[in-house]
Amino acid sequence: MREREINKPMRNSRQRAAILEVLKSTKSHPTADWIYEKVREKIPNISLGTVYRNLAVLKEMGKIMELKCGEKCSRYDGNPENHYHFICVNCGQVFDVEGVEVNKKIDQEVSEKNRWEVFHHCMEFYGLCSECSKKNV
Amino acid sequence: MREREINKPMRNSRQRAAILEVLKSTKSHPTADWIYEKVREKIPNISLGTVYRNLAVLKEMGKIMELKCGEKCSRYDGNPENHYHFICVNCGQVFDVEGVEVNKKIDQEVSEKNRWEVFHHCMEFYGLCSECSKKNV
DNA sequence: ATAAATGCAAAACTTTTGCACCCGA
DNA sequence: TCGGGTGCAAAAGTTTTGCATTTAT
Repeated sequence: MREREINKPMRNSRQRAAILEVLKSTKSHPTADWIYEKVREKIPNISLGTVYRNLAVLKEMGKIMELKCGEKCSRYDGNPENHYHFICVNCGQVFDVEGVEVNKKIDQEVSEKNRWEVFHHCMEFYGLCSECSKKNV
Repeated sequence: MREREINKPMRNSRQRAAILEVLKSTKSHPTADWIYEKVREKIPNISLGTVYRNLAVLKEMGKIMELKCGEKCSRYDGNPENHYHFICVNCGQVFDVEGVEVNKKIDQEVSEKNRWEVFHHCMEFYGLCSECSKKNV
């Protein structure tokens, strides 16, 4: 993974703005390809490479999160605040978990008991979303 | 993801046994390719496709776990008991978290507050392992 | 004997990258 | 103008799959 040079000046392109806008305007944790298709409605000749490059930059800027839970391809979350996710094992949809606070103390607990320097943690819940649950899958 | 047919009879192959043995004999959460190289020491002409196929079967049998945290490729864990993982963001090594109990009640809590049917959860901690921490990365 | 499992190679998929050109500051 | 960003296409890397053959039961 190549790191961005420190203090490298950064320009704003319509492509980057459009990608961020798409990501901010959905709660669906889309894949890079979905974002690509969505942005193409505005910028028809944008390339998938540009989408990937910008997702990497936006992630590095801390404006978005990359989720790599379960599936083959990454999903992106326009909300960079730490929060937990729920993945439906039937339909594959990803949801934000509501009503459960992020446990901030646990990082320190893990640090102390294992001699590591813990920065943060992720938690993903797996099960059936309400729709799939109704269908008795 | 194609599902295994229910009640489909299953045979034991040396390949499958060797793969499971390699996975049980390490704590290193290896990738499919690492497992492939390791099994080749015993069965030189085993194919990578067979490794992938068997990892999928073993996972479905509940004998191993697949980890998809952070990296591009999956890692496999010979311990199917639910436990948490720590990933070093510098060297990429994956460790089991010791001394922190798996929170079993939280699944029910998330279920109730979000109307989902939660089966289980994963938690991954990110930071520097003791070696990388020493190096002042 | 039967069909599950394998080895091999090709294919599928996601993601990255080299390069010439474009465009924002 | 300067070099960051883009589009395009090729490449890289992981995982899956089709098919003929092997092998466990």
